[in-house]
Amino acid sequence: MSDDGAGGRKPRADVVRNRAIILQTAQQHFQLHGVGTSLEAVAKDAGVGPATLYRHFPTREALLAGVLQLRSEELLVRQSQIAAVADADEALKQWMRALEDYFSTYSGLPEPLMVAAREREPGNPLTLPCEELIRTTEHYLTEAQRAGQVEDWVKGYDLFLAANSMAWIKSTGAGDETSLPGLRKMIENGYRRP
Amino acid sequence: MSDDGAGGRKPRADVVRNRAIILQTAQQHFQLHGVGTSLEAVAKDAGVGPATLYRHFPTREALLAGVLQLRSEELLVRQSQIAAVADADEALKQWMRALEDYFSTYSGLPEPLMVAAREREPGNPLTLPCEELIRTTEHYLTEAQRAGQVEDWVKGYDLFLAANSMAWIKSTGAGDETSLPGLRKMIENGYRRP
DNA sequence: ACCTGAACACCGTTCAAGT
DNA sequence: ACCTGAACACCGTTCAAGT
Repeated sequence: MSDDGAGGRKPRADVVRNRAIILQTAQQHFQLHGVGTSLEAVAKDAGVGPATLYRHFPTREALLAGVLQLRSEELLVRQSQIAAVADADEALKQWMRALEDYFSTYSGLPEPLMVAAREREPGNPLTLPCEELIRTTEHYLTEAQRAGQVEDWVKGYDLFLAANSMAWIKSTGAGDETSLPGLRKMIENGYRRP
Repeated sequence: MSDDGAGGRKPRADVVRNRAIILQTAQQHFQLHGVGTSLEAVAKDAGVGPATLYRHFPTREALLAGVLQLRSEELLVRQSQIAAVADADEALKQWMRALEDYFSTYSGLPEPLMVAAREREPGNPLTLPCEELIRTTEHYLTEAQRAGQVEDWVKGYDLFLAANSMAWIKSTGAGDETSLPGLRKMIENGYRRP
């Protein structure tokens, strides 16, 4: 499960400290300047050389995946809240909002997630979290379909794309307070059984 | 109407030639490498210095707007084809596809268009074409609403965002042959009157 | 008035040298 | 084994010098 070190027993103290400070700093920079922020600035702000950052996280996606892992707990909290919802259609709706919020955590996050969702190759570190999100979406979707509240032709992947698109619209700044609900209404009316 | 020169009478021959070759080269590079392509490479390939490109098109958006103007004729062709469609709902549907195709001409085009659609300021050269597209969308929408085929709460801007999102999904590579029609179906079912 | 190419700043990525 | 900072390559943007 550990993605650092060469399989040895005891990871050196400075290594785990560096990894932690890099992740923490990256999280702040992503929050402030979006996922396209300068990695050089992250390294400098974390007090490490650029090569150290690259050793820990070979690609920007790897760093992003590491940061997102810190945020995954919040999603579990949302899921436990949704578990208390009796109506399957309402549960699906709330999960869609949770997805949308999750995708909106950092500016520019939707794009790499979309790319990772396409290429199912394990080379991309974002593929795994994406697949998990799609699986969860399929779960809520199936429940709603079993209750006869959602059309049978709807797929979990479609809803994943839809939620991601909503976050992207928010990310670009388009989509004011009136247009976003309008879009949501269109999507919801589109998949719900009349 | 002319956006080049200092309002003088006769633009110099090399100026118009440079502008033409820059636009043509940029069009090819956008097509091959997306709208985020290297402007330096465009200038070099066009046989001009980088400063010449900047003089003609001070921002990447200005260059993009110039290139898109070349493509605007195709959109007019689509409109004339749609004019032959009797059913207002079908006309709207076809216009949505035309929009989606237009947004898909270059990889990465949806994003700057979204930004331009938000900031209505005339500083962004893409604002004008965006507003025109939204106006046209409102036209087809109003017709369909007048025919009682589309919900009253739907707005032209919402459909503009939806078509742009579809193009964005295509642009990222996600959205295979099954998921894109699924999303379209969701959106169409969402705004159509049952 | 316009063009040119050099110059500057910034960033991603890698490598030789340290500990 | 890991870290460091210098080094390289690339690109956007501007400026002094040309015509």
